[in-house]
Amino acid sequence: MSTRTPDPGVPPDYDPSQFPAFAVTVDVVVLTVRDARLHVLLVRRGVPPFEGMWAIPGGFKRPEETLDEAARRELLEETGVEGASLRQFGAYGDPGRDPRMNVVTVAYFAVLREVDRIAGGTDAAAAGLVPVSYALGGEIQLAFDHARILRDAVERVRVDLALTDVATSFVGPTFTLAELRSVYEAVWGVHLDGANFRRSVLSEEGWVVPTGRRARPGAAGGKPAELYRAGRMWQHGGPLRYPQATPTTRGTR
Amino acid sequence: MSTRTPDPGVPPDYDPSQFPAFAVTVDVVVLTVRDARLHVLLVRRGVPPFEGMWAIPGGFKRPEETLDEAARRELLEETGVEGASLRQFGAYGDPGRDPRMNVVTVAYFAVLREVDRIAGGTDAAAAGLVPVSYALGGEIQLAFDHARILRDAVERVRVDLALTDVATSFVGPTFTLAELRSVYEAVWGVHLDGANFRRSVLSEEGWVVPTGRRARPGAAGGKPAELYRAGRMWQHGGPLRYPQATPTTRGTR
DNA sequence: AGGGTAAGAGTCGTGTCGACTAGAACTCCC
DNA sequence: GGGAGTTCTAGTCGACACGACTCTTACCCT
Repeated sequence: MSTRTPDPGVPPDYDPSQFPAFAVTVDVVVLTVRDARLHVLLVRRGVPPFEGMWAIPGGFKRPEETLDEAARRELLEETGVEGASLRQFGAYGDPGRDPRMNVVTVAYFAVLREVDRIAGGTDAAAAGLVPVSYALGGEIQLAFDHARILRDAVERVRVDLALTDVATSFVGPTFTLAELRSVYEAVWGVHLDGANFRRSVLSEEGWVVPTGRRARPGAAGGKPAELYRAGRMWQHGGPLRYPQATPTTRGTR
Repeated sequence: MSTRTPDPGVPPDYDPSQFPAFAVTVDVVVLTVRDARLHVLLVRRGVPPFEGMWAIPGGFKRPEETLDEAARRELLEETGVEGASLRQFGAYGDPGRDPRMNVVTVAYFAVLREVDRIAGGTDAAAAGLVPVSYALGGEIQLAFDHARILRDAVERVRVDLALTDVATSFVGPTFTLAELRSVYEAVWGVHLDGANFRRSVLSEEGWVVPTGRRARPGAAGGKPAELYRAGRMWQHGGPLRYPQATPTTRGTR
């Protein structure tokens, strides 16, 4: 059946019985903040192509599951983590991206708070947390077009930080304002004044809710910080705007 | 699909020779502003399933083209338009979304300035410009999961309006500030003060560049407006922020 | 006990932005 | 042709957001 179906308004090549077959995969860019730097979870490939190179974990979508479910399943299989924030950010289907066949991949990013064994669900020797600056700076070669996918994921997270509740996904159920601030600083690569950050986040009820408990100070001492949990206002965007090209005072300092 | 491949670090079901086959399509949400309201280009389906219902134009991706190229080709086939702003915003692969087979669609939106025969490339009787409020408000039933896709597209354009140069794609190569302002008002559904809008856009060099020519006033008369063209600063985001929940003056008025 | 450190409270000044007013430039109609 | 109506353009005012900065509080360590 052919390109001449008596079907006005529908593309002529729209033929349900004859279509190019693709493999559909989901790739999950797992991000976390460790030592005040943004890290990504990568796996080392054990088979060609790109054998020995690092890659973003992923796998085939199954016909009976949604894309979101496939991403959630892959995240569980690769990291043993459930219930993390998962967001789709792009699809990639360049003809030569997988030399073996036609593959279209739908990319997600997942944000985790740092846990001890983040790659507990998979072979630990073949998975590792890598600083994003390494993976994008050329120190590490990524398989397929995964460098581009990672770059897009990081860019998306940067934008989402100001627009969604993704910042709270980097931290645990309770957190200090310094912890939350370090998320913004790591992802945006900026320095934020602690007092001003505090004012912004506490300016309105609903961003964070004090728990009454306090965190233990670090080894360096200092006043113990209040522990907060995330409020409900994050549904409507975050409390911080991306610091625009330093509209700072010109004369001073 | 051998779940026991001797391959550590790679998902166990990663077998290039056996994988579920999917059809991959691209759908293009064509948006424009007409009569100060956001409109979407829809086509009427002539065959089952969803015969007679409106749908977002789209078609199969070919193995030898990228997703972007497929979207550009579909846009050309459906509207006869080339060189429009095209951006990918989502992928949709729910199991039952096409009753005939497993289809994963990658969705793009394209923004056009209003032209007379916007659907010149396809059968005009089966394509039409519909107000987005109709298509999303229930007045019109959309085929497949296209209502969700359209909703996501509009939401993405709303966000992109503040973050990208998409606003200038709604207008022609030269435009008045009132035309540009009406884009923001139509997409965001807000009223913007003309003088303040002017100040924001002209506050910095690079957003818009005066051409020296003036537009002819409308039928109602009025001072003829200066014609501008888009500058280069839009690469770094738009000059306007989305008006947050009326932080307007409380006491005054 | 005292110094070091980080949390938390508060001040100051500047820039942004909405609301508003007034003038300029044009069309339409009588 | 002159007034009314409309739109563009310029400018003012006040509220508020935000960066920079200072000071106090509360804990750790020696």
